Amino acid sequence: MLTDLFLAGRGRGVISPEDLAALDAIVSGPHEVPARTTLIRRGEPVERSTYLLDGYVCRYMDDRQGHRQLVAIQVPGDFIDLHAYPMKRLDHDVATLGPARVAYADHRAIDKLVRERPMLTRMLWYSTLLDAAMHREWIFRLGRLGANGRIAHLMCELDVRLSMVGLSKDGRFSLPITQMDLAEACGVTNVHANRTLRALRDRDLMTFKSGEVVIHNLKALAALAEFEPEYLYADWSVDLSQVEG
Amino acid sequence: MLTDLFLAGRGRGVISPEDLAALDAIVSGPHEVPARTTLIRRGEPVERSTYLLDGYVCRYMDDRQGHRQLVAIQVPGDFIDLHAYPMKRLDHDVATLGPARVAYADHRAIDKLVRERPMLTRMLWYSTLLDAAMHREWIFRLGRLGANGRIAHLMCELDVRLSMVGLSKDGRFSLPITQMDLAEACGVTNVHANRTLRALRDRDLMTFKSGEVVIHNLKALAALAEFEPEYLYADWSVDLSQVEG
DNA sequence: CGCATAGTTGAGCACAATCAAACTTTGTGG
DNA sequence: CCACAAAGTTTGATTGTGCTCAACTATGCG
Repeated sequence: MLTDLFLAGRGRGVISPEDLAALDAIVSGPHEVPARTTLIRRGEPVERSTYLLDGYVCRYMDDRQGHRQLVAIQVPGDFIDLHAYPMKRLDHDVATLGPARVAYADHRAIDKLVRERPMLTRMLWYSTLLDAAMHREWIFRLGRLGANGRIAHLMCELDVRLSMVGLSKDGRFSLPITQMDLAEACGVTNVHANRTLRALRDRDLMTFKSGEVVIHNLKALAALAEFEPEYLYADWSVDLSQVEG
Repeated sequence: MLTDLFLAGRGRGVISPEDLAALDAIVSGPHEVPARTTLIRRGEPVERSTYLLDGYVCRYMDDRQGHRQLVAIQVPGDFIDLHAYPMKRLDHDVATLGPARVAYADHRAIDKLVRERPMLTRMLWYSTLLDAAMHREWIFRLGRLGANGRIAHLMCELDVRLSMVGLSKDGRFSLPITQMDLAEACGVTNVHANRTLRALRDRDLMTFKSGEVVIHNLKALAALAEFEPEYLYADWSVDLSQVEG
């Protein structure tokens, strides 16, 4: 099914097979989207929502000088802009980072699910609130951590999230973004992101090179990041012992 | 009604009178809560949600040294922790700033609304996504603005939100918090928040003194803050001309 | 090969943190 | 109403983190 990864590791298990089938029935895809492509521009009316099958998508806002601030990075299994369903328009832009594969769900079809399937509705609602929880952690990251901690924290988050959908193994995952993207997610300049990455590499914590992340010492990285994964609401069965140790 | 301010100026109009009555019927209050009181601690199971009638409530997370980072400030009319309904526990703490009056809605009662009232459900969902939209803007604030802009931006946001519930008039509103609270919301030290407030006062932009905010030059303040109020999803009828001019 | 994009390094500067101390306001009990 | 304590605000001096600007190197692609 297209939606096989939806809420994987995060409460998917409580959704009934009928509800899962109903959800899968309303998404159409896959559709290929090239790298660096804008999917949705802020303010435009939105009548469908986008489910990410493969690749990475970011949500961002521009400041007055045109500098981007990423506010979210979406990974496969995420309903990127399901919040557009109740809101009808978005307050930010959405774009692919690398090449991606997506599927679409019309809001009219979601209306039907909401009318007929309260439990599924609750889980769709829940999935949008997971994004909000990550937003809050990003606020913490920017408000309380220095550059080292910010980058370390983002990498810890991505490691856990990608693990839940089977895309990170032993602290290794693909992340086809530039240092500039990383800087824009962490509220630092690309120059400083570069120096920070070198510092993390020199301390044998992690490496980020040509779109590949290797975490060498997750425990130390998580300590530096003050990373506590509860906000990701992983199922108890998901192994976080490496981080929490 | 207790819930008279719910979504005031932000789509309340599309909720039917029956739905409004049904919502009002499940909240019980008012309950008085003293200043500086913890309402919910992170991780604890939550079985009811809290609606703010009067006063200010903050949501926050602590770093390893015990320093707080505020991730949200709630104003009257906000359903503070409605996101706990789908999530069942919170990833952050919730506490009053000044003294507050609240009402409670049991999650079992919300279950019933969700089963019977799809349109109201959608609006409840929507209200939690307004919080997410504000979170995103806070990320932008911390990631892209300096101390001046951060404080200016927060004040602009509060002015608009309080205007929607009738608590800000002509750029004047009560904000019974300390400079320390303000600093914790903006990711700066209290010392620097103090210096920044003086700078804003010296430039005749705004004054914050003994819990009272007076905005002297909203246009210039909003410009400094790069404040664009669309993310607050105000009804078209709400007057934002002072800001957008 | 030539160009464009991304990454790397250095020097100087600016903003904000830290530390420390004085001062002011607020609230309380005598 | 005053004395006192506690909390909050203000100021100064110093340090440090991260930004700016600029040059240079790698990498990949037509």
